[in-house]
Amino acid sequence: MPSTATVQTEPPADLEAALVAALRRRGQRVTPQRLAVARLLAERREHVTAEDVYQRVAERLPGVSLPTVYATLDLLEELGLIRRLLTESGAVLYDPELTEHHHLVCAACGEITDIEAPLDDQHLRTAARRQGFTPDRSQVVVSGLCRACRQT
Amino acid sequence: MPSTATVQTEPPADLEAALVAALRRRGQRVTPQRLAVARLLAERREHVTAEDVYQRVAERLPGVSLPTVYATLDLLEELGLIRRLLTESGAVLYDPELTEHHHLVCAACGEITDIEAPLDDQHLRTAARRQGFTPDRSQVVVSGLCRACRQT
DNA sequence: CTGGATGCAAACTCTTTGCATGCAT
DNA sequence: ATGCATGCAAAGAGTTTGCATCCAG
Repeated sequence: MPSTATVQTEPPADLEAALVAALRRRGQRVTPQRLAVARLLAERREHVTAEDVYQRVAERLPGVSLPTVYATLDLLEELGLIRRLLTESGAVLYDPELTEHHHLVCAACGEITDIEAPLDDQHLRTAARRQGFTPDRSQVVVSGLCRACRQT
Repeated sequence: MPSTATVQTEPPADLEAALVAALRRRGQRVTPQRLAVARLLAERREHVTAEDVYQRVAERLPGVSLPTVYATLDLLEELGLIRRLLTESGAVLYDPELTEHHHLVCAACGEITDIEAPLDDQHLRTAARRQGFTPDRSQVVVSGLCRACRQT
């Protein structure tokens, strides 16, 4: 995923529309399943697992299958409309928030929260180039304790 | 950054000794399997998968089992002697390097390299505290293209 | 001795695949 | 009409668990 991702960021609310546009552009089908997945992600705007998506989409569209949900999530990620995250515990989450942000992970309960703050990664990017690497984007995970776990 | 991890950082070469000390302290057994795993990690000093460890340890200690390798890796991680990493593709790697460092991940081939550069995460940590979180450490993953993949 | 660690095999979870049917275009 | 997307079921990868045996302390 090249430079584009950071440049053409779309408002999350347009995720459904962006998907439809991308599908037409690519000559792929606009199906109820795909729309339902996109809508759900746009509404929730938080990290969800494939299983979450499946459960919730199934409420509105009985009969969707988990493989279809995975396929659609893959598609959305390929289109750069959502982002795939990995927790410390190895679980896969999908994040419909496209604006640059980072994550807090609680070492005790595993909860993941967005963190809104700029990152100064100049030194890292410079060092990366020095090592022959062409940096695209930086993702930070800050681990620690959430408020609830801190008190126990 | 709390305390322990940064303060009592041991040279990787002492990983075996550190394990033995920790085992005795906790009244756990010093077994050939555990020693072999520790020694291998100390020697390689790079990211390895559980399978890697299993294969290589088995060369010296025929009969080790994969579950034992996993158990030992979990133990080492719990003791803070190695670190668990997750790649974008979901694979789990174990990193015997304890000094603070970050990672470069090639978006094309998935290769992971260490990056040696300081991180200015002041803003992130402050923001984390403002959100009620007690930050411990920050881990950065810079994605981009490695030298080889860039040329294709 | 004695309980914790091991090896084996099987279970488990999450994700992907193959194939026949069906629907968007 | 055409063939891509779907649903189902089953396979697959990676990790964990249960249990009898064994060995470090």
